[in-house]
Amino acid sequence: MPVSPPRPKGPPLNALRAFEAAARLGGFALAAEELCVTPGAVSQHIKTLEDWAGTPLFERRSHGVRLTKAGASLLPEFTAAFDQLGHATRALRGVAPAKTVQIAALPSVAQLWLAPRLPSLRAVRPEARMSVTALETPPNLSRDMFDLSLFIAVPGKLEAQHVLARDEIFPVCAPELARRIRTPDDLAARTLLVDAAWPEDWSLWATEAGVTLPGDFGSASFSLYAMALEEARAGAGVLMAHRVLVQTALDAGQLVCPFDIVVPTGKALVLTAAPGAEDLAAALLEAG
Amino acid sequence: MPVSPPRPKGPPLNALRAFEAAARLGGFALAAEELCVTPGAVSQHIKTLEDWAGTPLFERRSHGVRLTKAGASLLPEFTAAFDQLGHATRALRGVAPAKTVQIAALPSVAQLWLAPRLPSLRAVRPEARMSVTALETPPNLSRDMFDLSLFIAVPGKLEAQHVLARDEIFPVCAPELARRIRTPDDLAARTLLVDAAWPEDWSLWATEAGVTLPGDFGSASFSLYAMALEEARAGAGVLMAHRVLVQTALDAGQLVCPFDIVVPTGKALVLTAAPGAEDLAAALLEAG
DNA sequence: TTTTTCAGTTTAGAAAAACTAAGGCTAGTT
DNA sequence: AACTAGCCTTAGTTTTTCTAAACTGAAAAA
Repeated sequence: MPVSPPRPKGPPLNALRAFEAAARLGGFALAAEELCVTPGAVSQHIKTLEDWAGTPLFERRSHGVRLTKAGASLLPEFTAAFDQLGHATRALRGVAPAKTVQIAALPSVAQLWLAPRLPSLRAVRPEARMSVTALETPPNLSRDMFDLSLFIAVPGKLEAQHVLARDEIFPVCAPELARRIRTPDDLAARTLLVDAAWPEDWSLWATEAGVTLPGDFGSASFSLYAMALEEARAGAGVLMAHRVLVQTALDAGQLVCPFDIVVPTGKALVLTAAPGAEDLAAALLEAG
Repeated sequence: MPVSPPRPKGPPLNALRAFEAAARLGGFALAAEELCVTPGAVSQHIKTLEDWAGTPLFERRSHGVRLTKAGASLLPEFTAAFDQLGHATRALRGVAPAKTVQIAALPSVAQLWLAPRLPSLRAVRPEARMSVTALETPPNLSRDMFDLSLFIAVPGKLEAQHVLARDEIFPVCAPELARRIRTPDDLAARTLLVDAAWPEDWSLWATEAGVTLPGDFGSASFSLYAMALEEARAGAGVLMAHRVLVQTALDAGQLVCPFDIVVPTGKALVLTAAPGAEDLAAALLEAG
């Protein structure tokens, strides 16, 4: 019977965004991280949407969720829509001269690689404030309003992505400690320093170098790479170094390589620039 | 100085939607109507966005707002983004068999033209409930989740838009009253009924017909066309009829045309179908 | 002129939405 | 069997959004 009810309401935009993120990233927890909320919030958004649509979008399994067929068929369109929205939003941000340059970087990269190069960025945008946000995983530049992203990761094929240096690892230590280390076997007696974010570094290096290490390598783990580096500089042990992070200390003679066994990790220091921030990227490329 | 602040926050999605609507429709009040909120809410959204962007998007003038250059340059991208989002949302709505058919129509059209044809729609979707929403202005089908839209308007060039009938107007009255009306001059002594939504009908008709009417025509104005029609049927006066709305009453002999002066308004009864509702539109076209 | 009208603004308060925290569940893993 | 990872649920809180109503200021009408 024809009644005259309230206008049919569309679904909440935030729920759509949560769905898109969860579907694209393949999990509520990852989506929650991208959106800076708790997984519970994402779960509720998805439920709201499923209720609105009257159909499940995810299949709940014990370890994570899987998109249903319906959900999977919807993802591309939503991703395209939010990409376009992000693009428009960036344009909006660009109409006024941005007063802050937003940079996302791995904590270690921010502190050890980026910090000494900030002056060259400042030269490009003298008016702007610099804001560096430390993140464990690279942000999605079409969603988050960062200008630059700087991570050690496997290089992709994206436009606007520059490989600044291949990622190479090798042991380093203070010069006086190096005198007592001649061969990899001498490492057995030493404290091996490692970053909590890269617990595999020592075993990767050992495998590639054909060296056998004592069972409990990585005996001292730091959640901040700079702290591990400080320990190494103080002579407390041997650090598995990433070249881009220790180059400054090597140049200054504070750290040395006890042996010349350098292993590439397959990753690289990757710089990605958002539209409108190409000049900043160029400055960093030029600064070497 | 490199600090590590919270992630840069994007603008609220709802504010973006408000901007897009206000910019596209050329006013906060119109945007408010489309979004089903008060103009104050839109005003606040726009302000939020202007604060975020650090630049004005609208130029405030005494009679309405005008887009700034910046605002105008952003509109196309936002419109495209929200169109795509609307498209995706519609796809989402389509994954489950819609249990309600949502129809938007002019109140008079809903009651007088659509009501007798609802059975033919019901035949196409026996499972679905029918929901008819009366609106003064046609909804934006890429935003609002209506399936069909049925209005008397100037036909556009859009796909998916069908002209069901040209809009023609002419006076009608009850048969017994018609006996006392021979020429347009006889109208001077009669109550002229008119719908509040079309106050121009009588003067338009008079102009086209080359007739001079007494000063205060439209002496009885009704906000519901059906009510005006009921008055005419009861012999209370002469109604300016739109053919599509009175055809049933003419066929039944309840109303007659005292003279054969029919004026086209340039508008038409226009049916627009959303993607996925083409079958419903076809049923209405077939039903005549 | 003066008055009216139009369209947006501004506020406080109210309503709704979104978020968090904490505990629970289930199926692989150790 | 205990552990773990990942999502779910619920209650309660915080944040956002909305409304109502009075206000502003300029154009149009009287």
